[in-house]
Amino acid sequence: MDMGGKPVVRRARRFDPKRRERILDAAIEVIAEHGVAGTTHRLIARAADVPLGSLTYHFTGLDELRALAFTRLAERLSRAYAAHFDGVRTLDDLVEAVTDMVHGNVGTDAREWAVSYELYLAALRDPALRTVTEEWMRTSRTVLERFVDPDTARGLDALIEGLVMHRMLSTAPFPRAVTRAAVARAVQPLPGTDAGRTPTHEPEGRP
Amino acid sequence: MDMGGKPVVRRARRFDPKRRERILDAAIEVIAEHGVAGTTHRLIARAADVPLGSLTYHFTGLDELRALAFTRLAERLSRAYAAHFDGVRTLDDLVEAVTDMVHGNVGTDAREWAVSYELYLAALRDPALRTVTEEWMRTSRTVLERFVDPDTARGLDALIEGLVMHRMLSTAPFPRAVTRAAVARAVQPLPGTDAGRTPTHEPEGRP
DNA sequence: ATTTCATGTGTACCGTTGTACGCATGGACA
DNA sequence: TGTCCATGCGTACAACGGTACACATGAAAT
Repeated sequence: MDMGGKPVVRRARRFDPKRRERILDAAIEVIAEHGVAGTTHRLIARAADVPLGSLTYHFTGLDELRALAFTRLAERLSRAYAAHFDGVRTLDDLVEAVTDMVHGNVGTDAREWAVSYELYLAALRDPALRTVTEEWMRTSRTVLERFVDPDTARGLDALIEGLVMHRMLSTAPFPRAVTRAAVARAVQPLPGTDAGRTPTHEPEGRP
Repeated sequence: MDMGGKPVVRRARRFDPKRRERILDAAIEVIAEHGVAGTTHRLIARAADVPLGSLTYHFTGLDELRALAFTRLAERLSRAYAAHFDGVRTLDDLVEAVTDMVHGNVGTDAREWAVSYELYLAALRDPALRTVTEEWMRTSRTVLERFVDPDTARGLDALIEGLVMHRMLSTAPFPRAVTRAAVARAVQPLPGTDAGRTPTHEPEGRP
């Protein structure tokens, strides 16, 4: 007969390699949804479909978990960023590619951009994250330097950042033409100086 | 004789108009220091030198308090922003003024910029804050439109945002010359189109 | 087949936080 | 001067979150 005691439905143990990675992905997801502020062990655990204790087993604490999640995100973004500029040959291609990126016609979701801002802000306070942002910014600039000189790349990189952010925040429509014009100017040689000199558009390779 | 009972040192009541405003300023301070995530009633109370209960008396909850603090900040930033461009007459002045702003040679502290990014991020999730960001971005663009056409202003505004952010995050030195060159290009007319046409530099006034 | 231990699972504990609430007091106004 | 209520003050409480930990189990090594 049923004794009325709780069944204690202990979930069957699972053979689950990849769990670590899945947790990190879930963490990124949760951060995207709730922000760093609203990110908790329990939320991540539910998103990753693992018990709470699993998190403290695989990671020393929430700090480490966050840092690793951000690192993973940065690597993913770096790859997507580089890939996005693969077909670019001319300066016009570049302008178009950047415009596409800003307007989201690209693999990288608006969601993921939001998380990267979470990363920036977190890095402002947590020195451990500075490495990650530093590396990610270096990567993006390096990609751009395949097409323009380093100084121009810096400016262009900053412009992209600002454009994406404004587009995410602004409810008013953001015409493509405006973006394209801004980008075009950023890569335009500056008359009267040689700061805008472009090294022609050879991807790389030495003579 | 001393009965050993706790003295119960109830602080004297204070006559304290302005308390509301002081709390809001304290909140901004705390957000700057600890981020939105680390901002609590108790931290704000300590910073404002008021008892905990005072916060729930003056504000319905932490949400309202945050929103009002951000609003106050945005107004302050708007004034500082406008004031910074007061003396600008020529396009060269503008380039110089923007460069100064990016490099922090201006009233607005790096601290305050950081808080404004907290605001951006918070606004991404909290629709109530969208009004604030919307207004603040409109203001900054309006200021720039005193010197350049609206489309150029949009691009320049985004560029400023990105430059400030990169400078805050980057540990590597960020040469003024690079910033100035980027800004100069952003306000430069784009050859071959009339997108860069400037309405000369008359502040305002109709014929 | 046996052992082992890395990995998996559930839960308890303790500090922190948001918020409610009871009581105090002295400017403001009659 | 007397009253009153807006404002000030301290504390309680319930919820939540990070982390520790005791126990389970099965893949791999022997």
